[in-house]
Amino acid sequence: MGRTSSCCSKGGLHKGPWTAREDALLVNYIQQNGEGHWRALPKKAGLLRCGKSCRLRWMNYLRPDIKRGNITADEDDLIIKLHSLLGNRWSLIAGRLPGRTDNEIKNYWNSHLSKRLAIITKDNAGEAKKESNGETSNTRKATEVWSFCNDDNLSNGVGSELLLSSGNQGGEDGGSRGGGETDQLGVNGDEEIVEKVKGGREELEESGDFFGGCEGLYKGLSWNGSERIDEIEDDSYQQLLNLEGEDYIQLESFIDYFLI
DNA sequence: AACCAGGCCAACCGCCCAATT
DNA sequence: CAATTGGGCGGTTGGCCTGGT
Repeated sequence: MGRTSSCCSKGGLHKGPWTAREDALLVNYIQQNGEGHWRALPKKAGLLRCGKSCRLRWMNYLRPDIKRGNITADEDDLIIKLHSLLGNRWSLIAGRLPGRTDNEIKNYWNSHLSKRLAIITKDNAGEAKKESNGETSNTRKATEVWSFCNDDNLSNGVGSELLLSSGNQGGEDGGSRGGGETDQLGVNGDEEIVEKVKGGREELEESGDFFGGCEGLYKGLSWNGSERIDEIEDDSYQQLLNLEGEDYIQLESFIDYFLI
């Protein structure tokens, strides 16, 4: 399986930085024909580039909704929070930052935030050393999640209380789901939810993967637990990340429980 | 002015997955 | 059902830029 060679390595195709002329050709073609069919696009647009290169150029640079300029303090803060929640899921993180691309966020993380956090981590190293007893941080986190999801916590609704409070003030886009008297994200003590969260725990136990385990949790705490987390659109998972005000503080508490 | 080191970021690479054949 | 294709993703690279010496 897998590719024998990159499409970009075929002979006769341009590589490296894009010229203004290439950009213009690509933009004109997409404006007239729309996105997609990337493999066929270069030929039709008169470009000597591979389709993947065209797609990347469009997605990361030429799209009209791309936001230019420095990452703001709010965006910076959100990236850190989302990274704590999602790990290196750059596309998911970018999805929460309108106008920002996964590549941009990834670069920003690697060049700014990872170093900043490394300093913080270093500062806290002494304390962490006492607690770590040789486990990797992710292993420790995974263990924490596993412990948190034990039957006692689930049965008394600790996790639910953290997440499932009053309505969702933000995210009108995702607010079309039912609701009524019940919480936006589910119902405290709902047996079905508990079962789904347990499923998340089992996934975590099998994989030992912290973020995978979190996905299981989210699935359990979501409206529709049947999807993979990255397939959930505009509903519960989106609402989780759309939370504002008091609800967001509670989400942070939930995250902090696992990540601190 | 010249050189060097480090940072930044656009672009490439390789893998994965879903859809199609 | 297996092979192929297309699209997407995260990791990595390499060239340019900038600041320090």
